[in-house]
Amino acid sequence: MAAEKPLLLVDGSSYLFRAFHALPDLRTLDGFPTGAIRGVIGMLRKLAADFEGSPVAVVFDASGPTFRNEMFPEYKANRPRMADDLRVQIQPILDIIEAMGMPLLRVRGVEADDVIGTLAAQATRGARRTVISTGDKDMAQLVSDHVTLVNTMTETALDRDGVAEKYGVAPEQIVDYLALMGDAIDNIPGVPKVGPKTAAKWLTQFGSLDEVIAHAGEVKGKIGDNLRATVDQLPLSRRLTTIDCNLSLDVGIDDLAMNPADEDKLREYFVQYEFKPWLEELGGGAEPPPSETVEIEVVTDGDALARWFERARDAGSFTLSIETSGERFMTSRPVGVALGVAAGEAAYVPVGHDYVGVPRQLDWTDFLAAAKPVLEDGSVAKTGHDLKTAMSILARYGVDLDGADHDIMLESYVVDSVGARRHHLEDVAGKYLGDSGPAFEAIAGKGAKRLSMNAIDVDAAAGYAATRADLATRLHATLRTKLDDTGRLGQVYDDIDRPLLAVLSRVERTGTLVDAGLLAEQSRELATRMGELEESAYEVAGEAFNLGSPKQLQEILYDKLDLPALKKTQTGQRSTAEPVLVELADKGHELPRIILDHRSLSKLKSTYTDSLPHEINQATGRIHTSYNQAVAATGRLSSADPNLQNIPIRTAEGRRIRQAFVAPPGKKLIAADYSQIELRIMAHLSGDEGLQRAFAAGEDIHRATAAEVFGEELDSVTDDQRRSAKAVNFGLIYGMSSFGLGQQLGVTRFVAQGYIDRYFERFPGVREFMDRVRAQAHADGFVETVFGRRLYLPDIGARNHARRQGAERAAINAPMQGTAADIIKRAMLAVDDFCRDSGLDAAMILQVHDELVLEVAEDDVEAVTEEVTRRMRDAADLTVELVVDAGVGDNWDEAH
DNA sequence: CGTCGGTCGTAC
DNA sequence: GACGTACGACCGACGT
Repeated sequence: MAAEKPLLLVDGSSYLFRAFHALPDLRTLDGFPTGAIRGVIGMLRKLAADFEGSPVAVVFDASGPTFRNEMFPEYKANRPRMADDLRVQIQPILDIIEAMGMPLLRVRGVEADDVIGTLAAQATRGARRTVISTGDKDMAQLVSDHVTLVNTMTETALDRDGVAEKYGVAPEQIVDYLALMGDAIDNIPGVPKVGPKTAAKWLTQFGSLDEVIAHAGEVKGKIGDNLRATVDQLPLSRRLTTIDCNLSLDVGIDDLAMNPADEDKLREYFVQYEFKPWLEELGGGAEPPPSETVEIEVVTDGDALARWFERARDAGSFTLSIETSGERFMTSRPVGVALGVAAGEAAYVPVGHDYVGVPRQLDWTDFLAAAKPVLEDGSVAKTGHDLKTAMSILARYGVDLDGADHDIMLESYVVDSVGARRHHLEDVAGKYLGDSGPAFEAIAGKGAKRLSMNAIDVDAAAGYAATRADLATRLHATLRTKLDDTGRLGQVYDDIDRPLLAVLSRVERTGTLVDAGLLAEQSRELATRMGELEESAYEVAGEAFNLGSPKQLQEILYDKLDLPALKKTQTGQRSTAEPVLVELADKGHELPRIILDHRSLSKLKSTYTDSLPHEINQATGRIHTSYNQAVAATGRLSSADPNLQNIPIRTAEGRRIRQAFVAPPGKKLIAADYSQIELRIMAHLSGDEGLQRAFAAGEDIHRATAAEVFGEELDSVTDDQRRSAKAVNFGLIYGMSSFGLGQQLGVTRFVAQGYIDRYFERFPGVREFMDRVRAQAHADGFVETVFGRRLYLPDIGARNHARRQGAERAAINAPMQGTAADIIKRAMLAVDDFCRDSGLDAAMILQVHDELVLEVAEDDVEAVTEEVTRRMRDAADLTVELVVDAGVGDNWDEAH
């Protein structure tokens, strides 16, 4: 005889929040959120299939107060307001469940848990098994020989033994266990400092809550005091967490048979919310919905291409993606172009595939001739991922891309710079559409055998490129909605990052002239000196070893020479980092000094003098860095291939490398940098009067800080005091601790704390500002720059102290670093306008966070210097003036 | 032989 | 553990 089918009870409410937060932020093309709908309904579809023939109820909380609120008015009083994006999804979920034919229960005055408990008890009385699908641990109290839990999201099941294993107590003890711990979210009081471990320990020791209360006198320590102080509340807490299994419901198990689905209604809903695969299962709809499958046309003749551009013009916008042979915008060749006009449809135009037996393609020059008018028409908006690269490549072929309006990479970055793993198309699509699209690896292979796009079959490339273009089309709908709906993010994108992409494209294409001969000469000198240092190192060590290997160096220093290991690295290795070696050298050991000297030379040689000449472009004779506009969490740019934002400046030997960055004959370099921009922003944001006054008076800010902190007159501040004050100022920007400041200055943490205390005494506005930022970070989960750029801080609520404190430091730093980034970006827009409009011979060639470098005709140096410094100063209107210093020279070092 | 994490060092 | 944001060279373990 077949066993009776188990009763399936689904805790719908517990899945609502979890689906909403755990799943990608899906939206329909017009921006309606659907992630929670898809999550909950997807789970129910799976359950319905797994438990075919079982009686079933999907249970949700009803709105309004419950009997628990009567018992305890503060119950769930701490619950944050439900997000709008979630609330609007609830009714659709209920409607779809009805249409699926699943019995739906909402009972006023009680919670879903109580309904589920009552039905489970009914089933148990009839000797029927029950499976409860829930994400809520409170339900563990219902587990018995007849009742098991499943978590359909994590696909884990929990029976009696499972409860004991997971919580360390029996199901019958769960209510006592929950009462002891309390619940901050539901506002259920518990014993302070008692978590899962202690609660389980006590219950194992004493058996039940009543026994724990009876033996409260025996528990030692602070935690015992806590227990005794809260003992009176615990019975109430237990009543609140106890699920009521004796409701009188007007439905019974016999009423819970699955009903037939209303397919017409389901089809309607799935069209409305764009659930294409489910719609297909229903046999499709009359109306084809916006689609996740893409219809792809491979375009190889001019007429077909012209038709696509015709449609693009009519639509006023289209998606553009240029596939290339490589990663570098100055050298890679175009291989194909993907175009999209509406979601679900895209074209691929092969123009540069070059494997044996390649089918017919369109000539790149023919493509350009047809495309140029549309590409250069600013009234036709272009959507794409990383439009700067597309713009740069087109520029190499004489096309001046205009209307580069909707860059998915930048939209995603401005919406949330840290939410996606990176801002590559696959990451962004994975986060916001729940679909990462095709993997390049799948068509190109991986490792050494990985093919370039030009070597890939046209049809495979077309599928890949066109599908990704389609993802970009759909992503723009989602991301633009978010930009417009979230604070000032729309303005940050429209006014700063979007226009900047064209400026950066020009800066990168202009490139920087570098004297390779000078670098080669320096490389030779460095090699000689490194050889000498190696010889002396081997002599001192008594054996030859690799000076560049931290592991070998550890053995020589700490085992062979038996020097004290002063510090460990994060992984427990004995550190050989610079500060450690300096300290060892100060103790009079010879080898550490040799290693330090060798390291600094080796760094200069390998990272700069050897490698920079290889970066010179053969065609232009210049170096073309690439500015990444969507990497740094705070809004800064970063520079790579090569990184020109970390060219040495501190040492004389390092500055020789800057001397190799030169102006061509007849021109000069102008280097203009903001003076103390982050501290000025701190003065602005904090409104601290003392700090603002010091800046207004044009004082040397580190000297002024020293005067306040050490109680000196300005002109009697010693160099050492100024150095300490400078470290304090930098420490403030970075959220440094007294420990860190002490390390930096070589004083104890108590002395360092003294400096910090006096600083905050003298500049109280700064302390208030930092408290405010920290509080905002905790309350909102993000902080903002002056212009409204956001940095989200997912770790701000972390249980782990180090992570949480790290997030707090980032929260303090971000408004300053990020505002500085916004300001120089705005300055770049203004300076670029000037360079293009003035008719003078001037071009930006570098940006290094607070500095712009321009290459300018000798005759125009004066005029350009004046206007550039003015535009940089005027890039923001703060309560503190911005000061810009500028220098001129034949090379970058001289221009400082 | 390639990939990847760890360590170190350069910039602001 | 302790100072924010980056990029990249080198080493060495590990996998192919």
